[in-house]
Amino acid sequence: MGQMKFELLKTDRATQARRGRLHLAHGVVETPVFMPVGTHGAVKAVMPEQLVTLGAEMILANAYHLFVRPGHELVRDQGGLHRFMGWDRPILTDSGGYQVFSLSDLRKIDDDGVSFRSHLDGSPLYLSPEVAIDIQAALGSDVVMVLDDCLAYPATHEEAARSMRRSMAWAVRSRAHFDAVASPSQALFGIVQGAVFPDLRKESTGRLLEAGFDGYAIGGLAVGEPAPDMYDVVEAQDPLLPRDRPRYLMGVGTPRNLIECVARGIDMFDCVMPTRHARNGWLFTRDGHIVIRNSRYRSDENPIDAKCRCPVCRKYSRAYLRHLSVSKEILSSVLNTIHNLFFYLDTMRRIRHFIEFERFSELLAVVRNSGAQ
RNA sequence: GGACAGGUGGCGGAGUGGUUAAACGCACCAGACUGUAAAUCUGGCGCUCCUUGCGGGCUACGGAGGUUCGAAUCCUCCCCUGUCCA
Repeated sequence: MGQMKFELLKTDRATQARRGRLHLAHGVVETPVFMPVGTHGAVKAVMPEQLVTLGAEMILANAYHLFVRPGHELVRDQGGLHRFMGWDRPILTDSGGYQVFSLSDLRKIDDDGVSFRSHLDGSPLYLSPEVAIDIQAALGSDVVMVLDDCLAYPATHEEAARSMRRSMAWAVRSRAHFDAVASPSQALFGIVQGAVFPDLRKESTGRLLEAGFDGYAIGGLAVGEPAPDMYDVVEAQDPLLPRDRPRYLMGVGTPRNLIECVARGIDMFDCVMPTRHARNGWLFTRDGHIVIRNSRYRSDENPIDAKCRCPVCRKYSRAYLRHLSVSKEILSSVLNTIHNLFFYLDTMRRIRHFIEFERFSELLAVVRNSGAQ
């Protein structure tokens, strides 16, 4: 295993919530953490400098997308992804496993790997556990994810078992290849699969623990299953995973999801929701969301959220933001993204704070009673 | 004054006798989005009624009248707009 260190600073008494600190090649990350998504080596609509201001400590980029364009070797030759994109804090790269799911019309999968048709020009591409590691080694990310098969929901037990076992075989290959080619400063995370079936999740976890990883991700969730099912899977995961390793719930989720899953022992999250929703005019507030382009905000002089201390809420009115959104001004995406990311990152700050002061249950209760998503 | 061209739903613009409440685009209204093929996509968009259905009624293609079983589409007159000629 690599040199990554994870300090468990505090564990909540009433819940499984954990307060930790992740030491990575490009810095220290306070957990629980939310990682904004920067698929193509850019968190859409915001500069890295702005991300730092908002409190982002770590971001996610995507190996598949950077492999297709501009190519991982080019990124390596440009000094690695951090230098290339001007972000000197930690980066986690997703392997392309999610694209196995989201680009399902364009791929063919077998035990060896995944054949894709490029979503850009249709040209043939090939991704295997080894290739995914090679790409991420070239990118130089702090945390490398194994290639997995992210299954669509719903799936039968049989389908889920077959897919999970394939993912686990891939995880073992990833482990071996990573040890051969990656930098010691990089960390490797395995991904638990098994859909919503407890026995498969358990088997998957066991297989990963055998191989041994720096951290453990929970994959294949938030793909359409009801939220309570997702919570059940996460909750069942807690006693199976080692306490001294970070747990990462991939692709989740809503602000409510984050708190509920922190309560179930999750340390790391990523999700496109704050950034994509921002561009589509959906803004988070403590009282629920608003769709800023709606006509009801035409002449609303209030900020998005009166309680929010983000740079957008300090200065701009809903009426102006609605105008930008309706007019499709680029600034609309910028300001909305700043607000939503601040909301998410601030939510994580509050979560960490409340865990530290042994008041996490209070925060959880407030959120559960608020009707927030 | 004359010669052409043309007046279609909020706008632009198809449609030249029937399945046209009228293509398509824009605007407008609402919704979706969870390890980003997403600054994307979907739906609605005359009025009205109800037992909400590929439902009923009404109004609608400049105005008035006419032909026809049936007219945005054909005819007559009128009004208006654009271009050109005097």
